[in-house]
Amino acid sequence: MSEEKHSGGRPRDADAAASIKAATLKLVRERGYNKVSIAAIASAAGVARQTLYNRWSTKADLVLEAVFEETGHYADAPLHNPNKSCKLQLEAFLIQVFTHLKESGSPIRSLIAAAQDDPAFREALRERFVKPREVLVIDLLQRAQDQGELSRTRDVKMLSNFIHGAFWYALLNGEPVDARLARDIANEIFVA
Amino acid sequence: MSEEKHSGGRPRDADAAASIKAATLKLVRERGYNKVSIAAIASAAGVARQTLYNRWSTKADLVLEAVFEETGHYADAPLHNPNKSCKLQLEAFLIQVFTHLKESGSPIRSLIAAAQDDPAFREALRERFVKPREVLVIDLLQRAQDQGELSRTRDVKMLSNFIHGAFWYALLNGEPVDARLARDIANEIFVA
DNA sequence: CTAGATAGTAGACCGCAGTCTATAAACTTA
DNA sequence: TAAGTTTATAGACTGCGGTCTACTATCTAG
Repeated sequence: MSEEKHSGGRPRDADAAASIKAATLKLVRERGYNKVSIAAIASAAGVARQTLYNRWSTKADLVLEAVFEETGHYADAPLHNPNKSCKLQLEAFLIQVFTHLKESGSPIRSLIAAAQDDPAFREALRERFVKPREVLVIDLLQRAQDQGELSRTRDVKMLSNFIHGAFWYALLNGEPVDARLARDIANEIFVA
Repeated sequence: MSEEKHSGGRPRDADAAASIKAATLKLVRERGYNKVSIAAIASAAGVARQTLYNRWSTKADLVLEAVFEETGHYADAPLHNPNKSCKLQLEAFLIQVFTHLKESGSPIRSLIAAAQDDPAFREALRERFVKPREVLVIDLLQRAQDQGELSRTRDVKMLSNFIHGAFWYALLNGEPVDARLARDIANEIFVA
């Protein structure tokens, strides 16, 4: 499954991808997406620029993979805890997502920016970042409806859009994305 | 007020700004933000590139001004109509905003993208595009509370974030931003 | 061992946003 | 008129993302 056919030809350097991703993550976190050049990443990883383009077609693709290598990881822990109310589970989930954003929010904003002029990359970002979180939130809201914590009259898909939209809006407008926002969102979604 | 001091020196070409903005709007709508170069705009406007940079410091600044020259214009008509419910007023307002987006949504997405790596421009975009619409929506929701159409327990600032976040989220993720979305948002905000 | 295929490297190349310089043009003040 | 100031223009320049080419290295199939 992870083995490509490779019927002849020089094999890819086994370590290159890992060292490129490591250099990318390090440099992007230190200096920011736009202040890191592909040349600097290749140099730090000890490879030629073309080696990098053999594996990722754009800078955005590379940074996406470097930043989200461990994902789901940031999008599944605190769900489905039957001891807490769904409202508190939502708040905990958002706090977890926002904690991740504290570390990676800046490159993620740059990735959202890059997606605006590259439909293929927008789809990749959607698969990697957007959809997994939508699924978790929608599932949580449906459980809340099943347990009577949320009215059946509410449109869970639109509520999910409200939730994600609210933090995207804050993120992209440079407003704080923190525990307070998580609490305010959860309170307003589960308003009596 | 509109007169600068101008104590000596060659005066600015009075027509240059207008023709640059006209060329910008035309080319950006025809080809898209990233496929139009500053050189092409300057050439179409019949000026040197530097003349353009004498008036706007970045491409994003120029496009912002070209796209929003007539604003408020897109952010004030249907509000405050006492014959319609606040819910319908919100829906009408959103339809109007989304109609504008049908024409200018692509450059606006590019402007939001450009704002992610330029704090000064993010502030400019906020003043020109974000805040005016927030003010209108918050005002409408407060009127709804005054008239009893919306519960006093709701947090109008967060509801405004939900509303704007929902269409930013749809816009930036390439989902349709249309009359249906306007109706679904209004319905969910004013859910019984 | 040979032929073919694929990968790595170095470096040229393109188009772009944005900066800078030199020169000419158009104004104000003395 | 002369000096000083600001603008317009043309064009060189930098750094970037991304492409392309020429050459070398390493694999598989026969």
